[in-house]
Amino acid sequence: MKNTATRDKLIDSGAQLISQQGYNATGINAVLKTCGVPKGSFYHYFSSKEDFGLAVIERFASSYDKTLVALLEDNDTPPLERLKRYFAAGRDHMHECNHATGCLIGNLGQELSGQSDTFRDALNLVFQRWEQRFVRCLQDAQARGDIAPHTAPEALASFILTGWEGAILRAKTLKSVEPMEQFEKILFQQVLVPSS
Amino acid sequence: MKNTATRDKLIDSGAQLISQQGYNATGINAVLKTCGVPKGSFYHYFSSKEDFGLAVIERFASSYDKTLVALLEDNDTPPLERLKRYFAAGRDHMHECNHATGCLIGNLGQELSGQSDTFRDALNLVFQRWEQRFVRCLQDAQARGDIAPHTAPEALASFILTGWEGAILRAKTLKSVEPMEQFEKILFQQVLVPSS
DNA sequence: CTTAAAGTAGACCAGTCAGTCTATTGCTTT
DNA sequence: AAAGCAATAGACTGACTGGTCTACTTTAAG
Repeated sequence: MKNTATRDKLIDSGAQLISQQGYNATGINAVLKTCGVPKGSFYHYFSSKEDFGLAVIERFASSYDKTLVALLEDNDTPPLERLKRYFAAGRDHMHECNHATGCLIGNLGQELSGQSDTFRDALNLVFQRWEQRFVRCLQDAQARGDIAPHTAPEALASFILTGWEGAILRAKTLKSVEPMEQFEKILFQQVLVPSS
Repeated sequence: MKNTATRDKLIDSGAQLISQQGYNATGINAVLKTCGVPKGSFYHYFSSKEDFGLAVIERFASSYDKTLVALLEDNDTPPLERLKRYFAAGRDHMHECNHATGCLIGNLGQELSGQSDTFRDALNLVFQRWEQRFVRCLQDAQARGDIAPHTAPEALASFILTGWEGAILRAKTLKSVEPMEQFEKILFQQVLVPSS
């Protein structure tokens, strides 16, 4: 397994199609067609569709983690400002995909976590890593006194991730980023404040 | 179309299976098998699978709306207490379904709103009706001075629905209601408060 | 008693699904 | 040059998909 170009093409096409249509609605043949790879190659690199799906998740997560680090651990920017940039990036992405795609991990979490424990575990791990990035950013904010110290950063991180994923879902059905803006506004007005 | 018993059986089985597995993963034959109805009857009552799916949504929404009214418009109970009961009911349901089902409308919103505008519109309408129920409850709370008057109830309702749907999603992938509890806790500690 | 419609019943259709199989190509190592 | 493996290539399989079709039974109306 030296040549990874074909494997990469498969994963890229798969990520795109699965983002748009979901896992179950995306057939292997459709993936092959969009990237012009024969079926023999697919089953050379992946043992099954599930194996392929997990690879798509893994790739997306590790790629997304890089942008997350760049946004949330940029020490030249105040922590709350970093969070705002993260939210703005999410809104931009929502516009770019015409409010259709949203968050791949969130989509698959909704679709597959009741269907397969393997997928559920993989997706859960990604969520937990994201939460950890938030925790660190919130710790910085507490250290600077930008937000009150009385709520654990872990609790806040869970609250933020949870609310943001919900806002993405709502934005998809509404075809508007308004719920995302609404969430952010109240979050910074009432939750991420110096003191209560 | 006088005899609705068969139609009802189909919708009930469909709702159950779609809740568990999603729309795309639920075949018509599987629905027929679980309620022992032949295919001829199915296409007698529904013109297509999409038609059937919309009927399932409609039925679920109108049935769920009744429990929503009972919880959120119970004038013998303080408005914030009504909300707490609503959240508690959601957590109970999550336990009952072994953290696998969650919210049918949320599931379908995630799975189908990028796939079909018909479904998206139908689901969006349901969400908006729910939001309206929250708005009324929050108005009551503001009138009593239980929460600050400076934030529009519509904005708060959107925030709550959004966050709750996200918490359900997170609870599914985590197989624990902890994110739901976390969301509720911070919501009542920081957002739904008399004054800021 | 007749007749039409509502509803039941399931065999059947073309198309698609994930996955298998065999054959062939291209590269690398000896 | 020969052997051996990685990778390409796509025809093919059985199971299953949503949907159609015809035949039959029940119910209600005139």
